[in-house]
Amino acid sequence: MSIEHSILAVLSFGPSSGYDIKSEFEHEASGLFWGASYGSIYPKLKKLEETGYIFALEEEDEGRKKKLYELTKKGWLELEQWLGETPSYPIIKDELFMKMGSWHRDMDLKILVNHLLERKKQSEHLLRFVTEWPKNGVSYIDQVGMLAIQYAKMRLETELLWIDRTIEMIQSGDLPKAQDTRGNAEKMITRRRKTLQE
Amino acid sequence: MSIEHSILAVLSFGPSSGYDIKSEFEHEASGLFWGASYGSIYPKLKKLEETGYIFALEEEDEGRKKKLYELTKKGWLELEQWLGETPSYPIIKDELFMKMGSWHRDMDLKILVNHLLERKKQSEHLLRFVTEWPKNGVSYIDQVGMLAIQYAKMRLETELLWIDRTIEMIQSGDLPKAQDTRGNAEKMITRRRKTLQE
DNA sequence: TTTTTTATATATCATATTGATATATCAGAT
DNA sequence: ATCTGATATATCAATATGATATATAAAAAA
Repeated sequence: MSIEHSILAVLSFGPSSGYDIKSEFEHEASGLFWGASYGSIYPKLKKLEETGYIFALEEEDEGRKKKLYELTKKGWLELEQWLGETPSYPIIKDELFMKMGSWHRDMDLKILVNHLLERKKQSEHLLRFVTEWPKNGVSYIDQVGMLAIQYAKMRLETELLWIDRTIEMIQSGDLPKAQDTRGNAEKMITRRRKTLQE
Repeated sequence: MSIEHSILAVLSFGPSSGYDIKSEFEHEASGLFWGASYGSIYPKLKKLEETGYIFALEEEDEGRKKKLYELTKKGWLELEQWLGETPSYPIIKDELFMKMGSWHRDMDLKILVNHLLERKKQSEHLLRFVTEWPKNGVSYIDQVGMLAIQYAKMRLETELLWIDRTIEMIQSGDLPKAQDTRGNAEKMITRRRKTLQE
């Protein structure tokens, strides 16, 4: 029931439509921590309305017509209930590290450096965004939310530091030792060569 | 086609069964970056075999019977092809930060401190695991993989540092200023109080 | 001014994925 | 001898994604 709760969380800041919620999740800073697709947002909104956690505002027909939802008392209580539960440990899907984990000895390191430079560009952009937060039209974020932003900054700065160091290490040929408790390195290289020559 | 590739990546280190692959993904260190369920692993193995990326070894009937798969030449080429493609930017689902983002002014900060302490415990455990890597029966990880491990360490150290600082800030009442470009704080508090008193 | 493009807005659906559960076997403990 | 827990595969309902369809308002271009 986590997408539901993140929808309640967005609505706690003020009336929003399904589209608004999606934008909020795509908002690069929120995207650092969360996300959901239209295909889940709209059905969930209906479900949350049926259960009485939220209600739709009468649409004032000024400009574009959209359906704004707001939290009910029940919705607020549910949100606060959820906030009190111990958060589950984060789930991360990171292709860069997955790829690095299966980078074999004689594969081209220039390609890896390109991946790292690309990642650097993206993370720098995100860091700039997070740092210049108030300029980005975000109307309101409370003190505790700011603590989360501080973490996002630190994390990105650490990542950028690691990228620079790593590129240097690769280019100077100063790589860390492989962990090879059972002398598998040689076996693996020959196995791979053999397969590729078949 | 990303789960498929991460399966190929695991197989590149040696013959594995579906169960082995799942264990590898659950292996706390791999779990830092990736994961997949049995419900996707076994069907994908079948599919990969049909397509000719992997093949099943004749099961030697010593001890427990399991089906070990290995990469074909086509599988190796596909893996290397994938490794060369620019990795997509990481997707993170982090309930702690989602919750912090919707922590409202008058909610109990002691609960938040508990969340942070719980997170600290888990991240310390993971850091210990990553640091003591070679002791954990991992047979082989190559140089580039070690660079990824170094990043995992730095990230966790940064997180722990942030947690300590953050708890201190909360307990000393020294919280950062809210971002409130349109004076929404007051409006939000009264709106919430009103709803909860209905 | 008219046309085109882009952003807003909701909805749907095939496909992918999870999480849970079922089933069975083997190794080690009681 | 029996029980428990780890190994191993498989399946499936429920959930979620990603893509696409549709429509309108606003902005830009012609």
